Amino acid sequence: MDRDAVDMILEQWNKERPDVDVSSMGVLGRLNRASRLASLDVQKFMNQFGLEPWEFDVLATLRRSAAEAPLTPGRLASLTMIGSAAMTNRVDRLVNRGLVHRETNPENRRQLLISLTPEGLALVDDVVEHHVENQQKMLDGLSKTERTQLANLLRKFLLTNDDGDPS
Amino acid sequence: MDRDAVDMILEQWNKERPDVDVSSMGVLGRLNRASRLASLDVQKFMNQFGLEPWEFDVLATLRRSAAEAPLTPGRLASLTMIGSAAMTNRVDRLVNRGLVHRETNPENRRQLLISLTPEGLALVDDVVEHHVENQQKMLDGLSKTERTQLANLLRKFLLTNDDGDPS
DNA sequence: ATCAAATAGTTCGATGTCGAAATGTATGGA
DNA sequence: TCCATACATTTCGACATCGAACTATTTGAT
Repeated sequence: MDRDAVDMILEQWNKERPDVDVSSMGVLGRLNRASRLASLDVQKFMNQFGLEPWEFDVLATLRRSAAEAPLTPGRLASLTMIGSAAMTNRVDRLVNRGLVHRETNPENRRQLLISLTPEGLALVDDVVEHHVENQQKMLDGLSKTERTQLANLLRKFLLTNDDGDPS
Repeated sequence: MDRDAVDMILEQWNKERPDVDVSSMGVLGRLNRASRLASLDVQKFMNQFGLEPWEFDVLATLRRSAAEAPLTPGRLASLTMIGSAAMTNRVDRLVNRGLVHRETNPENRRQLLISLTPEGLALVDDVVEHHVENQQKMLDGLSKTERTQLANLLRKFLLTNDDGDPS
């Protein structure tokens, strides 16, 4: 097994602070780097479709939630892990691009209902197919078994750190 | 094994788009969520010490690189995975807080040399000990074996996605 | 020795996020 | 019914980042 950037970092710490057990960084440092690397790749990929990752994030959330759609901005915000203020901004821009529709809920005039326009639906349905292909390329270095192991370990980490189902 | 938020998402996709193989999201979606979750935890933790995560990031990079220190802003930027413009800003603030020192390299007046002040050194040496303890808490749900497996799988992902040693 | 190209850092304008305050709407108890 | 409280969203100001343009310094080819 080859050495990566985090191996270097751990070695440096062990040399400078041999009294500190930095093994946790071997996991969390790699988690951080891997996520950043993957995000950069997604960014490049989405840009080829004229999309920012946050745009796809919202459109995909709406698309896959079709059964419970339309969603409110607040629910969209919690599903995409951002604040409600940021979601106001995102929805504004997506409405301007004609990809989503915003209307006040007649049953509760405090909330808005956000739904995909036909254009937004067609776009996300197209992009998601290429997106998962691109993701598969990133995972090419891992065998099918290893991917499953990785997913299971990450699930365990998530479950023990309060990332339950937000229904 | 319990279900997490990503299991829900995959199920929704399989219902709405059974023609698309979204299994890659099982890995990369969790990678993303796990990293965000961990970052939020680190943020809370660092704030208790009056530090922002980016501040600790720079101080820790300088500390563990003692053997090759002082570092230039450019090298610091690449080690912390941000642009050089952002590093100008970070160093500015750290100089203002009296945690790092900035001087032009007499051997090459294009570059600056950044080094920890005694205050910066004392601070990072203190915080890093508590930081790894806090990280260990996040990993409590995983056995020692599982942590090693996770680190190894992430290393493999990193190595196959161009995250080599940036020396 | 000169000057074009390369390198290092900073400045600038734009972007996206956040938390806190503000606005508007609904609910439930007196 | 009234009004305090809760809830949903938006507005506001602050902040950190980015890429591109800019300044200063060094290098290397002629």
